[in-house]
Amino acid sequence: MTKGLTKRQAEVLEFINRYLEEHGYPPTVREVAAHFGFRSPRAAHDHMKALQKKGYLRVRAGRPRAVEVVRPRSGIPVLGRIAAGLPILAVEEAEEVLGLDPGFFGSGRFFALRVRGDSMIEEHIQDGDLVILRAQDWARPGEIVAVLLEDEVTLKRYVPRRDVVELHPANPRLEPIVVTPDQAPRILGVMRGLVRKA
Amino acid sequence: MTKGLTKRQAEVLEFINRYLEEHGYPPTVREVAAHFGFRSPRAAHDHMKALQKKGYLRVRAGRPRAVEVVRPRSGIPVLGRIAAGLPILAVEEAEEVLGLDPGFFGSGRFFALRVRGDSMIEEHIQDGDLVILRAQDWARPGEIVAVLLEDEVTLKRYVPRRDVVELHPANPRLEPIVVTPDQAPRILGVMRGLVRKA
DNA sequence: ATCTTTGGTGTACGCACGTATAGTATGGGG
DNA sequence: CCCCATACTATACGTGCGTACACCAAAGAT
Repeated sequence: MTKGLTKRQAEVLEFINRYLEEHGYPPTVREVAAHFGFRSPRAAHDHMKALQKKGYLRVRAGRPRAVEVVRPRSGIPVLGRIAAGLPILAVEEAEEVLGLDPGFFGSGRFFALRVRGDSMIEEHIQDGDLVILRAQDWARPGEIVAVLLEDEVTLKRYVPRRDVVELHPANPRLEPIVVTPDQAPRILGVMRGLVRKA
Repeated sequence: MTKGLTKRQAEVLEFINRYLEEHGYPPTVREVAAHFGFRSPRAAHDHMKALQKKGYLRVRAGRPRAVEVVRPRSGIPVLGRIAAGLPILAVEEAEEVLGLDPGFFGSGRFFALRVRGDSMIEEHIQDGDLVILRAQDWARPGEIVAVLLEDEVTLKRYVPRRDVVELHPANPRLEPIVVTPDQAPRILGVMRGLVRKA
């Protein structure tokens, strides 16, 4: 919940972000108040002041509609460290954010994963590439998925068989991983795109 | 020059865009006036009205700082049709714009090129990929460049030899193109990244 | 020769907007 | 227990801001 914010504050921040994306400019204090049904602009103003004090907004005093959202306008979070067995998928908490218009790869929540090694080289995914994935816990046969294997996130092709689930690397020198459905690793998302730098 | 706009109007539009990127919210009429040294807000207001009439801005009447830039906030133009021997590299004129934060791939002007065929498959660039290029008319040896060959844009590795320039595909089934420096095709840009969808 | 477009100056109106003052209610921590 | 943070209502002040009115000047186009 964007850490350190109250529920209301998070809601206000989210509204400002949505408004910004929709209109191209931020809302006024009174527009925020109107959206939440506040009968006094003071209520909205207080929340925005709190958000500023906590570092989420920068407001130019006295100037109408002069609200800058400091943290992410939007973007795709790059999968960072894995805390308590689960990786961080929220944009707000991500260490690195890919400045790419979400929605470009379709609808849904997305995250990115930096590829290490050449286990997917036959799919033309090379070391250092950022793979874009839609966050979901299921996959269709043949799709490339990010799965959680022993506290590590890896990219594999998802191949369900009659009794087992196979996870295929795209590299002739590597063997598929075979698991029974009950011990199947958790699917974090399916591949929807790729970004390569340099 | 963003087509159909006077020089001043283009300057105003560009300023608004820059201001927006810098602050996260649009400038007021008076801020525009101040930037250009206008002694009356009227001058700036007129230009913004003209820009609105021509479809480049959407302004909410009476509301301070409520200016929406209709055309590209920013982005990377996807190389479209080739007019009069030269492709369109301007964001403003591009048919398709990649909603990707420029600056992600470094500094400079960028454009994108949709790859057809698998002539660069050994570089793990496959059919349908969008290659991101920095616009420049020179290249270092070994860099992947977009060149203009007979009214068509193609991607090749740039290999200058003693007396000739070689353009290598990354596919063993295809032969390099060899040209003398004087008849060398025009370089449009060098590869800096790649975006793959689905 | 006149009209339109472009690019300005100067002044002024009126209201939308940020913000201040004052007050109510709730809930958690020392 | 009191105190502070949270979350509001109600009213009001001052002004930044969009915009209108009036006017000037140069450059094309008709």
